[in-house]
Amino acid sequence: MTRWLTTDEQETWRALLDLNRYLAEGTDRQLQRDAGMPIAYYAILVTLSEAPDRQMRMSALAEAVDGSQSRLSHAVSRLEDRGWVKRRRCDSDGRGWYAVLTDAGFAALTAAAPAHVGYVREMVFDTLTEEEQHTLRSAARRIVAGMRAAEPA
Amino acid sequence: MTRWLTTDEQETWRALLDLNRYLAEGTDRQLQRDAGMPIAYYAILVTLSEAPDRQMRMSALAEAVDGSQSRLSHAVSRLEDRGWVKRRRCDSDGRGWYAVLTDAGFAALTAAAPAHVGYVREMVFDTLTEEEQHTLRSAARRIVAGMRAAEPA
DNA sequence: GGGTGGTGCTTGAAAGTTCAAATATTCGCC
DNA sequence: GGCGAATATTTGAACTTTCAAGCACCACCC
Repeated sequence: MTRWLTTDEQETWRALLDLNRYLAEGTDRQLQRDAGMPIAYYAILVTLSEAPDRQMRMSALAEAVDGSQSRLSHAVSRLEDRGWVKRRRCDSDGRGWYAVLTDAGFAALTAAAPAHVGYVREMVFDTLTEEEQHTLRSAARRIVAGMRAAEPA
Repeated sequence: MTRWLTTDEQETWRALLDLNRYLAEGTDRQLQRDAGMPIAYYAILVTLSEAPDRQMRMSALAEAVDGSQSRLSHAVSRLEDRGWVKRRRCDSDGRGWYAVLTDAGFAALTAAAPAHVGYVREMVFDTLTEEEQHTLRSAARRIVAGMRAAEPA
């Protein structure tokens, strides 16, 4: 019944899991060390910094950044504690909230970015040919699209 | 100073982060739903099941499965609570311990595997050409090798 | 205009992870 | 043969994530 993986596929799967793990842990450790924030916070700051007026509805931010409302809500609470983000009520819909990047938050992002980008460049892009990079990208996108279609959460 | 990412590279990086996230969350959710265990536990059971006598030193298991001794120690404690793994002292080195897969643990693994493999096959391998798969694998391995070299923790 | 259901977001508790410090045992050395 | 350094593993506290309620507000409908 079950269509098991071939040895070949198993090795690819293992390589992908390893990539996953190293990427996640390496970038997280780097940011924690150099900027004192986990990568989840960094992603929030980046996303907000690119948004118009540096603000976004909580739900849109959750979608852009990780997909879980609850996780985002907790994270924004802690970013508020640090003074990097503020919440602001939405005028047109009383249920909604905006997360707004503060100047301090923007400054923290500006301080963190160079080391982070340097790390990513060194670890990922310096070791890939351009062709590999593009293959990787299209394969990754196709897999993600399939998973989104399967679980439209 | 900082060698920023090109737009092209930024898009690849975003795609990789998304892949990372969806793969981790999707597989975790699937296993949690179908087998009541997080993927970290599954990886431990798989690794033990492939080891001689279905047992391994804690440190070797940590290296094979995730890299953190402490995380493994906590995880094995919970697997012991479920009766899926047992600890056994190492005769030749009193500091060392073996993690041993129990029959119940093997049974849990056997029950969980088909749905998990089916999910992986459907989400990942059914959408990749053989060439993409191989490109992905070698790129992933090269990146991981570079990261291991940089941080030999 | 007051239920009824749905949407946007938060909260609290449980589970998992991380980091640093603690414990226990071996090894080398004098 | 006993002292100090190194190794294998665990522990506890702090933090993050997840899951399942919960609260607040909108919108529809009679």
